[in-house]
Amino acid sequence: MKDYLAELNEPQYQAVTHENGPLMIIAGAGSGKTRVLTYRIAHLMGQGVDAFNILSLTFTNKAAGEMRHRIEKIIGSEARNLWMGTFHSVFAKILRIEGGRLGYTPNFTIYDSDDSKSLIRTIVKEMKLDDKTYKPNFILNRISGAKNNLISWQAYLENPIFGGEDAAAQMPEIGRIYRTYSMRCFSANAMDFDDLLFNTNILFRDHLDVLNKYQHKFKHVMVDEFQDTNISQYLITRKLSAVHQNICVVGDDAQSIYAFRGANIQNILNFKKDYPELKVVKLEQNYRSTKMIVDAANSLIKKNKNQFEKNTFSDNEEGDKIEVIKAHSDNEEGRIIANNIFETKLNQNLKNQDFAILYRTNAQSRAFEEALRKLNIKYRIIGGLSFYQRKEIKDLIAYLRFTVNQQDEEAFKRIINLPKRGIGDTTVAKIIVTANENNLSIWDVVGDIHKYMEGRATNAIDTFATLIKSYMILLEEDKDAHTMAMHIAKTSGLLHELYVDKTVEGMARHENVQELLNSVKQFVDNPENEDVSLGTFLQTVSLLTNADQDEDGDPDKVTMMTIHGAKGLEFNHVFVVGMEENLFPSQMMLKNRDDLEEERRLFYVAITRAEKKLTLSYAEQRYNWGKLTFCEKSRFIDEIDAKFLKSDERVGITTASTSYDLTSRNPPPQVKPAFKKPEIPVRPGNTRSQVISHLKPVNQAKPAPAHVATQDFKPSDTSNLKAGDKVEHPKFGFGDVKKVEAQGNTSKAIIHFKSEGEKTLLLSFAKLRIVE
DNA sequence: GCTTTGTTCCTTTTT
DNA sequence: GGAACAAAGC
Repeated sequence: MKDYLAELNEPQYQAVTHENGPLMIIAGAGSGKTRVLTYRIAHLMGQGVDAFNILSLTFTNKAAGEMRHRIEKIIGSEARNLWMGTFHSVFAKILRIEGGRLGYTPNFTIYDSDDSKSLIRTIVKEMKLDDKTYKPNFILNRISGAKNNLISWQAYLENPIFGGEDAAAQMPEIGRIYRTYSMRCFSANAMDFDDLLFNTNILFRDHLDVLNKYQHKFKHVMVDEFQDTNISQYLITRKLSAVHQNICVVGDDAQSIYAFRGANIQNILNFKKDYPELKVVKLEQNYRSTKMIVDAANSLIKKNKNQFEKNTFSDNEEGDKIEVIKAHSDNEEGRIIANNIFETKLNQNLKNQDFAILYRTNAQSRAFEEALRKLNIKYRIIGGLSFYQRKEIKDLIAYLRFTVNQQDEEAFKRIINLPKRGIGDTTVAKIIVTANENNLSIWDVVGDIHKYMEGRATNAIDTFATLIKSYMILLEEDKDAHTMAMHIAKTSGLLHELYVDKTVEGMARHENVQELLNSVKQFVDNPENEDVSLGTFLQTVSLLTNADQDEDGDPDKVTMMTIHGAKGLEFNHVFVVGMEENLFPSQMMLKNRDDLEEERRLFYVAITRAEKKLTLSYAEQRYNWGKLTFCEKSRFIDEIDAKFLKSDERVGITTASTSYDLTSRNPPPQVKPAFKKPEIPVRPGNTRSQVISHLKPVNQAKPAPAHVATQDFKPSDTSNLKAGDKVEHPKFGFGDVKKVEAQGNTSKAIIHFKSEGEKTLLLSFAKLRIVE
């Protein structure tokens, strides 16, 4: 059993055999991190540590499952008792058990971001605020950021800094929205994603007996992808490991790509402070990629200032240079890449699964889908519009949610008139008002409607209530999730409504619901699941990650996904596409942030997914939100040392020796291609409006703005900005400062721009250059 | 109350 | 390209 240790190099061996005390593993890309984690757990178990005393937090549930299987191979079925999973799923499980201490029932609902946004929208409306100013996305981000830093709504309202920032952003009421939002979630017996971590912190802070129980239970705590944990997550692990001090974190600062959701590289620095006894192991040898790829990646990442000293290297073969491809349009980019895959497959005897196409945003997948389909190359898309976000799926899930938890306001709003029962918005509003006025829950009113309301809708409401009550009775009889879901799908009328609908969309939806029912069946039949109740199913489903998507069994497919989704994966040949300014690095980052370090790390992650071959591509023009835009090559390509790049940039597929060019029916134009809208692929889901918008004339490109900022636009120090100064802004052009006023710890300036008129800008954000 | 049609706004990445 | 909303007609 011990011979697995023989395969390890020195630092890997150190990491695996370190048993007690805090350990930090700085693991470069491709350095065998997963293997180390797996062996380390197996090794601990070999040393007599019980499986249920080990907690291992991974980035996806799938990663946890795979690791469990690998450990099982080494150590046996005992591995099933390991506590493994994502932060969210592990602590949702604990909150299910212990949440009673905080006033939640075990069947609490997990709100996804759509639910959260919908609730925020409702609250904004109720508070009679302007919904043009108060954007749900922004508010949710704000609340999420607060929760991830463990700032409760009380603390938020008390601290003038937050109020000041919100006032400066013209949204002084965010604090009160946060308060109402939290209270509404609580009374709905629901937690959003951030609450799962926030409430775990509260639980451990206020209920020391509970903390104690888990501190003693988890003798070893392991955290993978440590660079992507936020404060809230970090504090949970610190508390849990306070007794035994056996905490092992694995991460790579160069691959930190989740700062936007609160991840904090500082955690790695703080870690050294919190654990003076810390042992640090660095895994620097890359076993994954060729020398060329590792060196190119290093030449890029060294442009970042914030990073730890590390020397990643490869002893593998030299490898090919990185190829850069320039295409005319996004569609041509798709065709070139698809052709490239087609040819490479034949020439080098590779399979579909050896290729990955990585992009910055999900919306980019379309051109590649179409091109691959034309060449009959199988592909799969990870992420994007997920199965569980489709309307018909959310509808059935809402029924299931409401059966389990009648306080679930968002589920209620979805299903009360679905299928149509003649209960309109007016009636729903009336129910909510009645509930609020009498200090009752919505269900109290709905369940006994004749006591509170009169009118023609009451009978319909009564029918609905009776239906739900019948489901509740079944639930109490401990029926399993599949029995429940099947019964509800049939008797609610949802399935029937879709069955009757014989349009293409309707049939696709019906199929989707069947697929959902199948997955409930699988959940129930899986021997690894002890608890097959509906409540557990719902919580599991709401915490599925992108990578957890079900496969149809055929692994031989080209993989397409965002770079974020590619973390931890590797492919023989990787295409990083859409390498254009404003796309990658993204427009947002260029506008809002002074540095591009996180974007650069993202590119680093993309590059280091490749084992043998890396191809970068960009297009000169592309459709963005229905508008044609012109693009420039990404600065990131030029940041790679030129000696690693193949200098000849192929333009178009006209130069390629495409003897298998199946697209020859639409040969690429010789001169500048007239830009045509993509054909609408024939598939279910094309809505009427899509067809219509396809028929509309193609939008003409807007004339270039009067003022276009130079690429190296550097903002000046605006701390001394005063009225009368002349300034330049990358987007608005030249302007005169009318007024500067301080507001809390930020200040804003009112500037009159020649082209845009008067604008109010926050000086801490604005990219302004003072013109002499 | 329901359905259709038109309009506007938003556009990063994810649990 | 799409979600969410408003308006208008049934």
